[in-house]
Amino acid sequence: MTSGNNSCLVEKLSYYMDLDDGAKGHLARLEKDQQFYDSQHDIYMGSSHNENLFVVKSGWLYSYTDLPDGRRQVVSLHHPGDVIGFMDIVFDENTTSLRSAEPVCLCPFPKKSLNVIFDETPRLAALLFSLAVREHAIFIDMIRAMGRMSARERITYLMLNTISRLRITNTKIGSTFRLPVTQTEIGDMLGLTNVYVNKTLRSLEEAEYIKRDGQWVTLLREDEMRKDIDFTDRYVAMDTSWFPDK
Amino acid sequence: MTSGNNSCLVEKLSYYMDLDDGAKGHLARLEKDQQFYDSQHDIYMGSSHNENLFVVKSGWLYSYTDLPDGRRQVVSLHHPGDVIGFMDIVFDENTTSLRSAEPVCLCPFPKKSLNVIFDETPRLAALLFSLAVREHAIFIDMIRAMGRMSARERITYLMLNTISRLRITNTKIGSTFRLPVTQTEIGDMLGLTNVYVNKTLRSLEEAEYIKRDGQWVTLLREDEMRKDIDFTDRYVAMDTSWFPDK
DNA sequence: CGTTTGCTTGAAGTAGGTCAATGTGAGTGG
DNA sequence: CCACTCACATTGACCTACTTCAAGCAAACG
Repeated sequence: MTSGNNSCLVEKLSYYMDLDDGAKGHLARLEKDQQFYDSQHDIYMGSSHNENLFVVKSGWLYSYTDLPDGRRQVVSLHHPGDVIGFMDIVFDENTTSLRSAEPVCLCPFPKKSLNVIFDETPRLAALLFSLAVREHAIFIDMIRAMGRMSARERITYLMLNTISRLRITNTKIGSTFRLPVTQTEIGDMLGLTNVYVNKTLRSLEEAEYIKRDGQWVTLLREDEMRKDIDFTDRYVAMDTSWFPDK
Repeated sequence: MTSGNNSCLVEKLSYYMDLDDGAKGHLARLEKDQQFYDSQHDIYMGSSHNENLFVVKSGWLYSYTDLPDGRRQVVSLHHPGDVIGFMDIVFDENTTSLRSAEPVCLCPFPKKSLNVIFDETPRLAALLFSLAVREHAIFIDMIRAMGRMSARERITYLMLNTISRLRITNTKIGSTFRLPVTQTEIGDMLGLTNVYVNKTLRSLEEAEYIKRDGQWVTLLREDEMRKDIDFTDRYVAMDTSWFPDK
């Protein structure tokens, strides 16, 4: 997966912009060892102190928060290629907990080294900022979904958002993808119960919007689904025209 | 409100860090005329093109999105001192619409000029990034509230978040504040109907958690309210230790 | 003053939650 | 290769937090 330069982060960011050797060097030097975790392992907990951010090499994870009485809200899903935690540089405590949804491999980087980026490579700072903004837009979509959509529409949203995300790194994905999360976890993402997630999934299947086979999901009428919830794909190319030159 | 340097943005950012004259100059030069709008006026619409960001001089506004069938979700509230729209630099189209909740005064700045900041003042870039991250944390809290909290808890969250925000710029605010939004707008923020917002507000009042008088709200048992929903104040001082020196 | 906008209140309906039981496939130990 | 377990999916019966609809009321406003 790491070709030549041997850094996850460099590979990830190179996808969006050309990096000169200086920037690459900066970043590559930050990388620490790889870490492997089982499924359902808490990598870090909310309101704990954590010095690293992570690039996902393989496997899915999610960030979540708990309410005092045990209710849980999953805030975001992380896929291979994602950078996790660089929104948390500002606070000394994590705002969410991080858990693996299946066996994963992560590359940790020390957060503090990020100031090097802001200091010496404004162009890279602008890129990080842009990635943050994209996540911001997705949160807005999520709030829209949770505030004003029915269970069926929310699940439709989750499917569309997930497949759009996967298409960044795999353009040939077609309409079938693997969704390695339990129905309880889907409920915790969308503010529903596992029971009702199940009933809604089956109703979507019966209405032939989707097909399911174990962890695999196929969207049978994606265009219609998009229209139903007025879906906007946030993963299309970013506007980098305003970036500094260097 | 603008003292000496005559720029809203400079004043706003100076609150968080010292700016040298170069940076101040950069920013001040960007400022265009002030604009005044009535209550319930749409300043810009989602998926339209918009070249400006705004600093709020006076009045409250909110960002929102609509669903095709007319359902509406209010995404964030903007208060005097807020910078609106600098998350939208990355996309060419606005992700949300902006509307005044009462008569307002805004200072527009051209978005494109932001690259000057990333280019020449990394420290300022880091500050903007930090403000973005704070908004990010608030969105996470919002998703947690919308996904897993009852109507009463959501309204409690809104009250606590609002008064915490107001305390940044007015430390002597006590436990009473003005909430210049209708109950329908509160519902559109929290994913509820105006009817149920009303019933919940009255129930909170009857239980003596809050007192209401027109637009004015008093929190009678703020500590208890905070504990009830495990509230975290995101507006306490930011960690600026990792910022670049210049 | 008449109109509009927002607040209040009650009655009736429903989307989704809760509780509880059963099914099922992957792993695991013997 | 079988029995046991455990985590998840599935299903049904019942319940409730919210919505919808509808009507009255009060303050602001042209």
